[in-house]
Amino acid sequence: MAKLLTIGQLANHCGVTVRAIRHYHRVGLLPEPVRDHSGYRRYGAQAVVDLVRIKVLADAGVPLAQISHLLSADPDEFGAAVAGIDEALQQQIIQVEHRRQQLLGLLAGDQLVLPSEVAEMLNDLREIGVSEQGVQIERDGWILLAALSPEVVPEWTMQKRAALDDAEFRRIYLAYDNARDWDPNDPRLKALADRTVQWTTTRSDAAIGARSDTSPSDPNVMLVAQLMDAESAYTSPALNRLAELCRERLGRSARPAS
Amino acid sequence: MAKLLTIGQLANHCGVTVRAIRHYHRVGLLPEPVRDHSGYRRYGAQAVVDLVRIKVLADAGVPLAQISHLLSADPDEFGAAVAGIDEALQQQIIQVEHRRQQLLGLLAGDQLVLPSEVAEMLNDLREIGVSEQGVQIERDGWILLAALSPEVVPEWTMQKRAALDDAEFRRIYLAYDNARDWDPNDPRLKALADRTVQWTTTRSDAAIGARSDTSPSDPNVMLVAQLMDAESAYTSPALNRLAELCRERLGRSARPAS
DNA sequence: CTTGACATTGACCTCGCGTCAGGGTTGCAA
DNA sequence: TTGCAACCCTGACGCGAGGTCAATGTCAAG
Repeated sequence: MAKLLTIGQLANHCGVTVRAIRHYHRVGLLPEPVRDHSGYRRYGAQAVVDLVRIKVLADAGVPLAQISHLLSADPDEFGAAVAGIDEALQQQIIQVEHRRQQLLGLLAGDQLVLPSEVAEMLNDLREIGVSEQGVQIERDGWILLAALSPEVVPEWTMQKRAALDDAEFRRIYLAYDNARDWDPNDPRLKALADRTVQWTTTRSDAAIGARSDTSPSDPNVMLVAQLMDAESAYTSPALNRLAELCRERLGRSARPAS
Repeated sequence: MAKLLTIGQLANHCGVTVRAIRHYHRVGLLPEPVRDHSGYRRYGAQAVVDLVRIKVLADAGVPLAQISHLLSADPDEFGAAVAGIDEALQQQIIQVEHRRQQLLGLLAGDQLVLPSEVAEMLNDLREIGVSEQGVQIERDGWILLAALSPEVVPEWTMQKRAALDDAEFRRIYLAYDNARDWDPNDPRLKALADRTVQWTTTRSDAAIGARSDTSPSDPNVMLVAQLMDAESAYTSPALNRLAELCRERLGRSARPAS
């Protein structure tokens, strides 16, 4: 007897589901086979061959519509297509490796969400003794900056790290960090504003004297300092007041916050 | 100014689409941010952090429903989950490599659709001089056999290859291959039936004398011969007639085809 | 003051099947 | 003989993760 396969036997043998085979029939990917006297589909050897090809291609990620096109292609065309698919699989492997890296990066703090040089700078801040809240505020500022103007980040980071090499700047920075929780009328704010302005002007002169190649480097010293309180100014009345005091002392050489 | 991001800026910076972000809002994966005066969504730094985490996990294949669960998990739980996801990715790589093998197998004939020993046997047939049509018919028979009773394939293949070591069997087999196109009344069919029956009986005796450990080995010699024309009998009147003649000569020791 | 890029909501489309409903068929054991 | 479990049939709806289209509102710049 010409023993033919039922849909279940075919599915089982080829490692697909019955439902998948019927789906392939509906979309015209696999031809409908003969039916037996009670309407059951009966499959011959060619169906096994076809289905194996379909399954391998589908597992490789080829869309069904494209598979039906491939099955009716001549061997040369088919070989070329297979080569292309194989290349796509190789690239997929590379992608997955990359995703593994990213995934493991999730376990390691802010690296993923910030350029590495900024992450390093934040670590410098922590080592200097900046409060965790202060570091967080800096981080948020840099995240937004990186989203809005990624091109300025490397330059600004360099400037900031250069400033942090200066002991006086570090002291001022830590003072700002502490000042966040002060009363806006605290008398120490005036002294801190004086110190800030003094450091800024001497630093600005030094920068101009040192090199004139990077033309906007001297206002950047200011901007770097401002970045520090750009965000926190909205959550800290004391730092808000402090910024105002600095602006008074600098006249309109620093433009007002809009 | 507390510069916040529009949905497009956020999407761009994080490498996702605007539509995806809105989708995450709908399914509660990412909290809806504040709106500006004209109803636009405005995102802060935390949204960037959240979205990056979502994207990395989603790219790693984690379902969104599970991601929302993960984002509110404690670090230990999160670390364990990440380890699990990473393992899944590693297995995915192995799978893809396997699929590459299968894919390349498509270019190399029947290996994928048949156990290797059967494929080798088919190559033996080609070398002996069997017509391409004859090989195809054999192949189709073995495909169906492998689908219906895979467990008998290794044994039957061994039997067949053993028979093919016999010069007389090879001659008979080639004669069958030629006879496929004969007229069913061709007088040569009788002679061929005689030869078949004679070979079968002597071979059967020899097999019984040689070893009695594999109990059903002597009827199998018959079955192996029958397999050869099991399929072709339906497409070749001459082979059909030939099978009938063999049955006459063997009496009812071979059961009738139902 | 218009133009083009961007934002809003909402409804339907895609792919590759899974799942359920509501039946008919087959084969084997009690 | 009669279960009854295990198949098979068609047809319709569901899902995940967004994409696409429509109709409308808003922003920035020449």
